[in-house]
Amino acid sequence: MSLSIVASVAARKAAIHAAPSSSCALCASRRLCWSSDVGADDSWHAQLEFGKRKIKRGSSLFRMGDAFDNLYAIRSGAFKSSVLLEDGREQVTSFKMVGELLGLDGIGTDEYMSDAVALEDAEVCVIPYARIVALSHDAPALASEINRMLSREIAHDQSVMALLGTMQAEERVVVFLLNLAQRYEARGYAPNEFMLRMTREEIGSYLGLKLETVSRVFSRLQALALIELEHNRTVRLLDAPKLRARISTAVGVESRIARTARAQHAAIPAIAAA
Amino acid sequence: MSLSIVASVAARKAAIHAAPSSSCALCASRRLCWSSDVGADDSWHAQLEFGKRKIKRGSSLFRMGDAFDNLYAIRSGAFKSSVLLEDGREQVTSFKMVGELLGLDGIGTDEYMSDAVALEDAEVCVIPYARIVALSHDAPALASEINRMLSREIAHDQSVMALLGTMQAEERVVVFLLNLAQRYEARGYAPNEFMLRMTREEIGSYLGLKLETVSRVFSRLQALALIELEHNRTVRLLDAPKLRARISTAVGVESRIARTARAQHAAIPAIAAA
DNA sequence: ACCGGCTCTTGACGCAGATCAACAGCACCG
DNA sequence: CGGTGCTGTTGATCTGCGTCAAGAGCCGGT
Repeated sequence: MSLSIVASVAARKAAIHAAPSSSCALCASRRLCWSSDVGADDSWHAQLEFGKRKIKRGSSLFRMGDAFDNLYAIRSGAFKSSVLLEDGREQVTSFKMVGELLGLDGIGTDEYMSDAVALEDAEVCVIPYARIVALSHDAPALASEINRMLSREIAHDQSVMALLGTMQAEERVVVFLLNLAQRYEARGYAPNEFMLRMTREEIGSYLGLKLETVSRVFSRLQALALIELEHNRTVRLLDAPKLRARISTAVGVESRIARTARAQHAAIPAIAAA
Repeated sequence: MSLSIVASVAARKAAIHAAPSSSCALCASRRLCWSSDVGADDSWHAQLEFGKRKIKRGSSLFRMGDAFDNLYAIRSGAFKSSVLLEDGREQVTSFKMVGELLGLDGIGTDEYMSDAVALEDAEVCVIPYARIVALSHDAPALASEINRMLSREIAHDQSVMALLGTMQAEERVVVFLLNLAQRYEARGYAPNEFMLRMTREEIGSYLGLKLETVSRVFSRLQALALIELEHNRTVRLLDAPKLRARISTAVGVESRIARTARAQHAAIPAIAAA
């Protein structure tokens, strides 16, 4: 589980020498905000002055089927995004935190293809997509940064598909925890202790498990002294290396796959990324 | 399972009045090719003259970790794309057919994040990404079409996540078959009879199932006279409506979800899209 | 302070799908 | 031709996780 996302975040941090001239300078998520990524060419930065919007815990920023107008960058708080099947089944497709972007799946069809719900009181930057389009004519760096964001989202989704398709319950939960740790670390927080913003049920939905199973895995990991839970919401990772070791050794590797030519192949670098 | 992709394909077809001036005019996938989508503004179409490349069945167009240079549009043949975990487990993330694009996940990190392997002898258009970037300065329609492709890929991946996270074996297989039918139909082929280009194992990997399970579901659907298999590779859908009915009624709908406010919510339109 | 409603944990049990195994069809090849 | 290897089917058995159920902790409202 090498963490390619770490490298990319490091690159971003390096790129942020000149703070944007807009109110982004005051934004808590400035260091991680995509609009900081565009680097030296800040001639149009002043135009990236966006409106803000506050979202209360439990209410939704947009819903599947709503007309697509804006992208949203999270200034504070956390969100889940999810899709809903006709019969009411829900799949949480990602958890987003400060500095991450919401609404990318609306570009293709002019309708949002998922719900975005605040897991705690939150604030977002409202980024009219039309403005992005208009600006990108003169600022190719902006256009290509949007492409990158979209592409990374695809790569992320693919690694979640790998998780859902091939891993078992404990592995899924461990990947989930390590991924959260990594993202908190990238944001300058302690990676080994953080608060879960979502319920067991939401974690389960994300991981393709039932809430009872998530709960049981948490209990088992705690019994093994690999994690510690406080008030059911605060997690402490007591032994990240041992946690990591619980993935990829757990399941008997198919001899068939090993036999094929693809055996000497570079392994997926970003499975712990989400 | 309404099929939003059908509507979008219809829109595309309508947009293709003037055939591109390049060799795309001869391309078998012209009607579905993304580069036909850009519509009236064809001033730069002449510059979209791309190299071709032939790929033999079983060999790969690119592999995870390869430096990202090109997007590829499929002119003929079919591909799978997949990610590989460190321990050798493989997850097929999509099957691509004529007119579809490969390599979008490379934009974000300058490395491809998946493998693309030909399921039969195939030919692709080689589309240097640098050229796209250069052209988009003068052709905003091209840039925004790329954004759309990327965004639709995200939406697709999300619906696959919903499939992997919430559906059971038979539902998954049925969704898979109906989705193939729809895409063949969009390409002008009979939707009710087509040849599977991939093995049971690859289908299983895509659907998060073992090959035996896929085989058993096929047998059961055949026993129910819903499908017919010939030579293990040709599928005939004998009763698409009944097949559709096997999804979304199968699992007992959680009363809890139904109770929430989200009940009156627009249901996912694109679950059968892949 | 008390109550009603969530959220979470834990146990007992059942089942869908994985695993293991045997075999059949078929392409390719010496 | 017979052999070798790959792909697919089918049966028997096992098991990880879902399901059902009971109860405990916690929070906000009145």
